[in-house]
Amino acid sequence: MSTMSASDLSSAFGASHDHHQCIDQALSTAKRLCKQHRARLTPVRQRVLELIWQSHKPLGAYQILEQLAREGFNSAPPTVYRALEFLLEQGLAHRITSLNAFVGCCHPERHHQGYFLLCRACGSAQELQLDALGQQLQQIAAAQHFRLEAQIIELSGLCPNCQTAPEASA
Amino acid sequence: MSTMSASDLSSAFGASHDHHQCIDQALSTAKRLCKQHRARLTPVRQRVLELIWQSHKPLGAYQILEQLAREGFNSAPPTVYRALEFLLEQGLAHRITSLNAFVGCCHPERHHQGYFLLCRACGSAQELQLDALGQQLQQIAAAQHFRLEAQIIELSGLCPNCQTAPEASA
DNA sequence: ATTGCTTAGGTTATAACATAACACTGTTTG
DNA sequence: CAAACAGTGTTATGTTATAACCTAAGCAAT
Repeated sequence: MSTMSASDLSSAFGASHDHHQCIDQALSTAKRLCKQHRARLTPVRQRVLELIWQSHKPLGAYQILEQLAREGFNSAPPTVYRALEFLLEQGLAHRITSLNAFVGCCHPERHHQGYFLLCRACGSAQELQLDALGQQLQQIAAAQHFRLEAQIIELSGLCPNCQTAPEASA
Repeated sequence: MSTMSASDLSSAFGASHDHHQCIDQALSTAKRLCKQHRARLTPVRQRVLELIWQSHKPLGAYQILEQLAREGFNSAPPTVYRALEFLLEQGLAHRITSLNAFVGCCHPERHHQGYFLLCRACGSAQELQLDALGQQLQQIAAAQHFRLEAQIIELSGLCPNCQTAPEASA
């Protein structure tokens, strides 16, 4: 166990951080990666990426849709789901299965599975960097002769803020 | 890592096992536990439990519903969802979030989180006993001052059978 | 047995999440 | 330019889950 550590530096739960910086950085990284991969970060796709980066709270497809509609984008469900599919493929976003929601990926450079702490009170998600865990799970699967392709690790409970101040809406 | 092992004896993927025995045992354990806990294993609830034990493949709520309908049970969605909720509360079933489906719990005596290997080809689910993993995750959460309440661990890929014979329907 | 409480189930409607299918447009490339 | 393809628009529908309100069944105390 001592081989593992949760080394995410910018905790979503800790002291509040400059979130605009989060978004800006995510966006410029996204642009760079898309250029590299000859993928087109079109207006809708970029806007959806911005929206899921507005906070560290995973956003449902229909919430995104609503916002797009307000902004005059076309907005039928396929629009959003297509954009999300693109972002997932490019590794720019993660899907949070247990919430049917989507969140920006903190480390899109590295291809990886997303591991999350999810606060049930304030709804925020913190992505964890747990490389050793991924390898452990690979080994567990291998021991069963199972070819592991994807991992869903979602840990839910109460974040530090919400243990004392329930339902905070940071 | 050597502290962990996947010790489930009756692999869902290994040599085929006597599945009737699975069901029978699950059912009698369920009856015993419900009696202990003064919970009522009513006909619908029991039947739903039997259905999700029919195979090691997680079953969707509407698949269950369909089967109940065929058998003359009342069957509107709430019927099934209530029964499933009961079974989950009693620890007799697990929900597989990534499949929106439900499966019988192999070890209802012990209160625990379900950890699963899910084959994307044949749809079967194997529950893993990974006590050490649960503790690790607790520690990871604790390091972030996060109060962990629930864990979703779903590992998907190809089971041993389906690596050679895709789409088997055991 | 009668009352009253509590749990379970019936019923209708609808909310929430996701995709199929097909048409149209714009971009790229030979 | 034409062909091929990627992206988007649009309509409709499929799939999963719950709200709300009502009825019935079990059960405990008198």
